[in-house]
Amino acid sequence: MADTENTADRACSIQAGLDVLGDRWTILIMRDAFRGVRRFDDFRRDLDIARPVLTERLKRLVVAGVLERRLYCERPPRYEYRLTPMGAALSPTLVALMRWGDEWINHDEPPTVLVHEACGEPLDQAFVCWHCDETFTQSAIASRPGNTVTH
Amino acid sequence: MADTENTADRACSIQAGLDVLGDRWTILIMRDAFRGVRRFDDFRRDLDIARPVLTERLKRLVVAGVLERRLYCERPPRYEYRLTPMGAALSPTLVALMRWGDEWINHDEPPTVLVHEACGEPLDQAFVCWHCDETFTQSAIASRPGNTVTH
DNA sequence: CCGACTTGGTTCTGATTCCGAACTCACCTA
DNA sequence: TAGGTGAGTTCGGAATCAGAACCAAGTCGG
Repeated sequence: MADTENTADRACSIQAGLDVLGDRWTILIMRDAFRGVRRFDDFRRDLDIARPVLTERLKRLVVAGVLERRLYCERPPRYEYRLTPMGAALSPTLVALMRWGDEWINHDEPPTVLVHEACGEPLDQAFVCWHCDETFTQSAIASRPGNTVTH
Repeated sequence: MADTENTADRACSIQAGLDVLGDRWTILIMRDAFRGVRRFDDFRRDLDIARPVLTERLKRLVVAGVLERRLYCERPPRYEYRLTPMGAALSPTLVALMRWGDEWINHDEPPTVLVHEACGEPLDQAFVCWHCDETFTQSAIASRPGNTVTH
């Protein structure tokens, strides 16, 4: 394996991220988790997903470390799936995807609007440079290799 | 269809977004497009994807409106696939995913680092409220239904 | 003018993978 | 003890995938 070094191998955490999130169901499960869904059957009902598929996806998410399987009731044994810090860190990704759908697909009637809790106004998402203390858009992004440095 | 109204139907542009981005290959194709890949064979070589699959994915992306198929050479006829504005708008989503992978999976050696072009320092991504002129994190996000208002 | 090469595909054929229906099992409630 | 619920597992059919071969239009080298 890895006989040809292509861009895909070389330089991408997107690849790595997709190894975890991979398919459609997984992303929808994570979305539900952000909404507060925790129990097997709630996921199942909400997503209308087949049980074996849900079982397998939850297992993978737990192994990957984005969900935690936790016993919340001894007798009968009942488990819930909670976001780990690693899972919670996916928030910007899901928000970005949702906002994109709002803007480009459901433009007329965005089903849910995310707002700044403090004032209730719709929020935006931006790139920030703490060094310059400045927000900016994608046109001001550059990239550089990161694995050849520091140490 | 739509006999039971569950969360999935009710309120999610993530669902809508996934109808376009759907599977792993599609996201990787978009990533390559952001990197400047434009030609069929370059996608194919870079991703090591089977031709029929690439053909089908590119077609879907063009129909969805995120890529544009454009003749760039009359004789012989050659086409390139370019990001449309709708496609370019996916940038925050992919950046967020990549940064997540950098932080939680490739933590030791992030393969590529995105930086602020002006100063070369690594960038961050944040939520912004233009009303309050403030940046904040996910803990200050609330949501409200968006389709029941205005008109 | 002939054959080889390139780009950008399409068609066909197994091999995987996915998914839904049905079953299981432990426990609780009436 | 009959039925219900939460959390799975097993199994067969359907969709999807990858790979190889094929196609076509044009270009290049000799």
